[in-house]
Amino acid sequence: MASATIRDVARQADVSVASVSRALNGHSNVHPETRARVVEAAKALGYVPHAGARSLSLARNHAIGVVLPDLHGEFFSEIVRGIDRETTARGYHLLLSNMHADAELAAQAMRSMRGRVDGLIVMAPQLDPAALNEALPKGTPAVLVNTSDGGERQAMRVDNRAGMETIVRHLLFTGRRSLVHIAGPAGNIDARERREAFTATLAEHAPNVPVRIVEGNFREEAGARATAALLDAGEPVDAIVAANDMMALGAMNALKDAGVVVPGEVAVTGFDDIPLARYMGLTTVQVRSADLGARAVARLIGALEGARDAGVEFVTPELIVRSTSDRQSAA
Amino acid sequence: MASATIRDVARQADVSVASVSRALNGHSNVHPETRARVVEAAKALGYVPHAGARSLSLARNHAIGVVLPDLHGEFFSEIVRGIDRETTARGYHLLLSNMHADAELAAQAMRSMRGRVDGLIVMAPQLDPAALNEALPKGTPAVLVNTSDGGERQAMRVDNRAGMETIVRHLLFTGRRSLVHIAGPAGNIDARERREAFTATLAEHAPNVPVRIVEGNFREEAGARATAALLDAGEPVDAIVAANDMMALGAMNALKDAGVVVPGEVAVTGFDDIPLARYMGLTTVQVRSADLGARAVARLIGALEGARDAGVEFVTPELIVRSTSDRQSAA
DNA sequence: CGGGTCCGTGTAACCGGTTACCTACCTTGT
DNA sequence: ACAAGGTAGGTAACCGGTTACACGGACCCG
Repeated sequence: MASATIRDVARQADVSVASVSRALNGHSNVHPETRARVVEAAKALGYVPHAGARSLSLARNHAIGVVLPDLHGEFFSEIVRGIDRETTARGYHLLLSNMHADAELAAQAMRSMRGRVDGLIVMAPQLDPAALNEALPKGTPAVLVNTSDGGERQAMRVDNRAGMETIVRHLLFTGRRSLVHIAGPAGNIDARERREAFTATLAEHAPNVPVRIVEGNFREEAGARATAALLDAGEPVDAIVAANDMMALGAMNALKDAGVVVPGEVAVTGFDDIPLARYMGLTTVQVRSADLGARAVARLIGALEGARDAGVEFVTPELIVRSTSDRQSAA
Repeated sequence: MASATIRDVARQADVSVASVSRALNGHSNVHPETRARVVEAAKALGYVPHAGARSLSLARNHAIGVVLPDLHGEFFSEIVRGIDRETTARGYHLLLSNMHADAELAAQAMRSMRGRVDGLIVMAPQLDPAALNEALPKGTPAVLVNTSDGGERQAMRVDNRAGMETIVRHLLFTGRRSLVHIAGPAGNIDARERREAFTATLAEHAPNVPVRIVEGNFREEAGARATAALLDAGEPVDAIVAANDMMALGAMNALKDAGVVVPGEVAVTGFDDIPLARYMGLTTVQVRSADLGARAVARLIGALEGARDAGVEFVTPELIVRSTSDRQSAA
């Protein structure tokens, strides 16, 4: 019942295990006839090499691990899609580890991958650099994605400042003067940078527009709640600048419920360009998330195979104007 | 530089490797003081057990593999999300293997997981049972999801007939009389069942309504193209019954482009209830995809841990009426 | 014809854990 | 005082591969 091992094949083909290994791995110093006998024996027994044993002796897994906080939400799904695409293309396996709220759990997850993977891709936007460096296994190469980096490590980051600046300037250019930013969760690096860029861009390009920010957490309900609260308070608003697309969608729902016309009375913008955004006509900045993931894999595997390559690589998002903000009516 | 091994820990604590193993795995016959010395030594060296070596000697990986045809599309994303949730909750690891168009590649992928995983979850709706049984590794337990099964295997299936029947009856009940089905790709088991159920339901409940079917492939563009072609041909249509949500969305776009009012002139329905469907107000049947994946994992791990459990388990989808079909105006 | 090469193959050590089995010692009962 | 039983811990085999090294035979050369 148990699967055939290399020794079974050796016995069947009447050679040693060494020859079987050499024959099946395409080494050159095997007599053609011997190789044929081995191949035939392997086929007859339905032999499949045991990847675990192979990894142990080669000290190489041909697998990479992905640690991420939450598979929920299209943003992470997209990144994982890109990671998967590139991993498969390069003949590696992908080990997924998900939902690690706090640093201790994340460390746990990363440790449990030792001996299973050759390298890690870590997404932990909510972890501070110290905790992260503590948690990262010493011997394992890692690429950080959207994560405050400890400096020297390989990392991929979204240029949040550039993205937010294009959004705010677009809104100002189309005549909006009462902008409100719905921020992401405190402690999240992307949220923090977007928030700072919102403030900075207004200060630079429209010093007379007040900086108004309400708190959110990247989830749809938060966008809806924050927007409803704004409307209830009767505050003047002509543009809602959400820190991500999901909150922007929540905002759109709240505005619709309140009978506010988008984009006529209020413009809405998001961040990320998740697939949903296209369907909902949401103006946003496009972060090519799948490419971000794919690029992280490419760099990681490059490093595994000996490339010298460190430091942060930024991807610059691009403004996508859709129907939740009008393109005309400059100030 | 290389990570510490159990022998390093043994030397450091001045005991044998057996005691280290016993101490760290919580066996009972270890003197408390010895255990303390071992734990301290392990911490001092930053020792992390090598999962690969552990798996080899235990013949147990605590990991399951997922083979699926295409991570693209929200339907599969949802299933993977559910799989991941349950896998993590039970303390297992998840190995992902994606995009296997033909039987040979799929077999390849499954083979390459031997020695890495304890069991498999296989989604291959496009494979015929013979090829599948050929490809499935002999020794490895597997749960099939939305896949023509070879009979005795564990499997999860969507009750496509029941789902399609509720949709067609809903449309008939709300007065539609010119239904067109946009079918999924030939060879896909779900597509075939939905198509057959469309035909059967009309034959049973509205024998005078002609059965009209156009070909599609589950992709958005196919839905759009098929719909545009129907409109161009000037055929009478008051309901488009797509075989999945993505094609329904394509149909909606084509209708909008043509200035046809939904649901006033034409109703549109989908199948799956992907997250997008809620945003787009699409009437569909809800397949709790995430739960489907989670349930598959639960059964697989159950079987790994000795449970006797075989055969097909169906999940019954539920009709969700939204704004692309009206709920009033019975015939 | 002896010595050096090259080729094909087998033997056994090794990767890093787990654990069956054995030993040494310490109790405990009679 | 001694046999029996229990406890703690060491030795080495094993999981299933890979590969350094050794070895024997064929071939070539001077």
